[in-house]
Amino acid sequence: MKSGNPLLLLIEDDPQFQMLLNTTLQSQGFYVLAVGTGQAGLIAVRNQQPSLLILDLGLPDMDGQEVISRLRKWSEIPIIVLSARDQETDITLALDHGADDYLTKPFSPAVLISRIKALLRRVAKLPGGALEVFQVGELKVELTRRRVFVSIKEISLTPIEFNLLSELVRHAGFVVTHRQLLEKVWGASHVEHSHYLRIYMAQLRHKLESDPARPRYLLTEAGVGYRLNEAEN
Amino acid sequence: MKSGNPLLLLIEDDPQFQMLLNTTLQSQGFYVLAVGTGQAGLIAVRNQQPSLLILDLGLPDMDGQEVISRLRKWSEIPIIVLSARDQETDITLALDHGADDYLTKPFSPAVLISRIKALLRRVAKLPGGALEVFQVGELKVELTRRRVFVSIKEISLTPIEFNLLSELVRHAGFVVTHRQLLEKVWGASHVEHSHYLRIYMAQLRHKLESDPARPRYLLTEAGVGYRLNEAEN
DNA sequence: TTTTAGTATCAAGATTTCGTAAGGATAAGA
DNA sequence: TCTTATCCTTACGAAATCTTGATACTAAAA
Repeated sequence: MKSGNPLLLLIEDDPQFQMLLNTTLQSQGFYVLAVGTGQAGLIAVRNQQPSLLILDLGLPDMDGQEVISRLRKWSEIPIIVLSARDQETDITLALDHGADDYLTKPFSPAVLISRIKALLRRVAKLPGGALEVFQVGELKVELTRRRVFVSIKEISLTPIEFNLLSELVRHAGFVVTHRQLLEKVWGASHVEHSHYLRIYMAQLRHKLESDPARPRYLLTEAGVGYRLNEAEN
Repeated sequence: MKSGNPLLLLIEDDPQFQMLLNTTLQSQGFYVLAVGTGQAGLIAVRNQQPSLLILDLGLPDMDGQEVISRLRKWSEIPIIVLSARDQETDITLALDHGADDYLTKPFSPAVLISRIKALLRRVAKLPGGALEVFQVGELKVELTRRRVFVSIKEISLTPIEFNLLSELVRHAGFVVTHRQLLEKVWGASHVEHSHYLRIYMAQLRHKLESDPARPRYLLTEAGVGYRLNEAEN
């Protein structure tokens, strides 16, 4: 299940408090997965790969600090800790073990929300998340780096060539109409110049295809537009 | 002192408190740059490119919230806010404007240290993060010490040259657009002067490349921007 | 087969973008 | 004051890129 909204994992043993948080978070558009033990939490992080973890330190089955330490051996998931304990040593211990934030109970739900968003915003630029890579056969397109490879050889594309290819990559497997391509690459005032497309598609094929006359990736959909083949054949 | 230590910028108008924090932070091995006004802070972020900002909200010359908003238009520097105000709205406002963390006075120095480290740790994993030393081939760049080497020979760069190179280092492997570079190095009012880039890129190449006409590190992405090559070839 | 609409290719000229050099302005330090 | 370093400005040739027009190809319809 892929969707725009982030999935938050909540590890909290008090059912009432769990329910309360659940409602608050969902009202902000987050998906929430709630578990009651550290064990279940560790498993959920591995299996569900949530975007962020909200961890109550007081757990029945294991020490909250230990949950953090164990997680950090193999995961970089953002962690916000909740705790009734406000001693300096508790806070520094949790943070030093690898937590990202620490809130003492009682806390304002609005502040929790803002802190979650702040952390997600910070983490949104992680390499894994930001690096959009499309690959089919020999062809590899790294959108965020603006780099294109055929097998391991890097291909240099001009801005128009790259923007055109991007638009096809973003809709890989689907036809993109002439109008759509022209509008994205040249702007709304050039939607009539479908001639440009032929020129640049030819150039792209020349650079990316082994046999430009019989393209494997950049396919023509006569009368409609072009399509980037996403399946090997 | 260890070379890779991060530079922290402290914006705090109370001299006594500034002194106190300064001592605390330095005792932890951080380099500290302290200023007393929002204006000076904004300039320092641009010119010194610190790894993290500690911002007291109560400033004499401008609203602390505005400092955050203005910074976030062109900088992703991690921000920890200090404030005597503990109202929910103050906190959420600061975070929603783009701060990463918020501490209410009085706070424990140990907690501040742990929170700084937590944030730096998080940010170190991002592209454009607080990676301290960048190296590829013969070229080595130490961001916080502001030193650059080609093989073992140290190269002297002017402030603009260094800031330009920093910006490329922070996004090593990614294209950085003309606009982005101009905004970071010269400020938002100079985004049109793309010829500055050509001049200074030429100077950088002259200083850093063995064959400036055929650059190995400082690559041009025609029509888009420049890219620092992150892989040897 | 001929026609036709849509597509592909080629190459030259126009335009934009880049690299380089040289000189003037400014400010800091000797 | 003179020197030095840095930054900005101007100018121009070179390179890359885009646009344009002419021409050839292909497949489906008449």
